Amino acid sequence: MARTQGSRAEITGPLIRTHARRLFARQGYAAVSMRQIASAVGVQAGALYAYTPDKQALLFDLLQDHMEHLLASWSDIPGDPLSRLEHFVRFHIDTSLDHADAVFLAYMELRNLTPENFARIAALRGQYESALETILRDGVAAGVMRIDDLKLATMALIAMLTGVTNWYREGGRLDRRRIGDIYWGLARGAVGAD
Amino acid sequence: MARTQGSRAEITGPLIRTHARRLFARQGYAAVSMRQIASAVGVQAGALYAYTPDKQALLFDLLQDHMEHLLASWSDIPGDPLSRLEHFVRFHIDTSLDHADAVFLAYMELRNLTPENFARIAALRGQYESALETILRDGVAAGVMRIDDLKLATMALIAMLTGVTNWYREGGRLDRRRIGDIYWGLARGAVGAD
DNA sequence: GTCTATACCAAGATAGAC
DNA sequence: GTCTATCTTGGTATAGAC
Repeated sequence: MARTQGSRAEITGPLIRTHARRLFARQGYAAVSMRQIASAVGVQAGALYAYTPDKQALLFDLLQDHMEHLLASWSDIPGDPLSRLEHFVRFHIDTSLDHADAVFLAYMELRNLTPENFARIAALRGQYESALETILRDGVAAGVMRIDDLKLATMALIAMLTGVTNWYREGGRLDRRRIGDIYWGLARGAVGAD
Repeated sequence: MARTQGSRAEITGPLIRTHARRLFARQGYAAVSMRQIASAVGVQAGALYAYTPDKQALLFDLLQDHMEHLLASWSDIPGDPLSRLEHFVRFHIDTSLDHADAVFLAYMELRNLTPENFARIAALRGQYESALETILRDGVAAGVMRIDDLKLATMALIAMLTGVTNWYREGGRLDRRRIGDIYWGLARGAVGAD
């Protein structure tokens, strides 16, 4: 980044968010300095403050945008509960891989939010979890799933699916479709649908 | 902590480790200062350096001790693969709840280790994962489990079980035995053992 | 909008007295 | 082994020029 002066507001804003997201995810919010983000973007540290009032707001905005995007992207489908669960499983895995940095942030850096900011993100996450819980409840009611405890099954499935971000590497042994197949098999079994 | 002078090596060492573990788990390694740890222990920051050469070594020792304790505590049992899997599930959940801070650290703060330290902890974790993988392989060979992909099933189960630390609270709705029952049901289904 | 320069503070770590 | 005091570095954030 050899540039020394000039205005590029239309691209600097998104760049700051992208690099901050990546750095926060890889090293942790507290371990990343504003100088480091600025350096990745190609501006001086002071310039960041034209886009965010402070570092905390930057983190919160990233998390909030991710959760809102997640909720806006999700839509249940009509049909039987098992098809709807399969749809959720594939959606969650695809999203987790497409937005791996944001997903990782959203459940690792909640502790670095102020209490008010934490409460707002937690509420959004609760909404998302209840989307899955609803499917499981319907599955039990329809007699196509056997589940001892709805809340735990919901948390367990989400933890299992999100775990894909721990080992997935682009260009690895398995493609995404195949990964979805495998996890769907695990999830279907876990809810007693075999 | 009103004490101003004096030697208490026999208790200060363990106290430093306990408080560092708790603080690192709650706020993240990078967000915790040596002064903060010292304050929790009741000594001045300089005194910590009689016990650890630096902050990085303190983190590494906590992770290494946890992984070694985990591996030393685990022992497979003789018997059929399903009983062995049930034993693993209950062991993993009990351990995760007994040592919640260390478990959380061990998979969240790896990124704050130097490359050499990271490699050593990752190797220990690989050993632990292969304990589960062996059980699953035996279960498939014995025809009592149906698993599409051994590696993924191993990672998925561990992620699901470890997730218990995300929501468990002492004195909550469910006791540990019941939690173990529920997760065992989920795991048994996931490996196609119903 | 971005730069350079800097104020201000807290971090990790060390030295030497007790 | 612990304290007090301090060195040095690097952090967040701001001011004012361009």
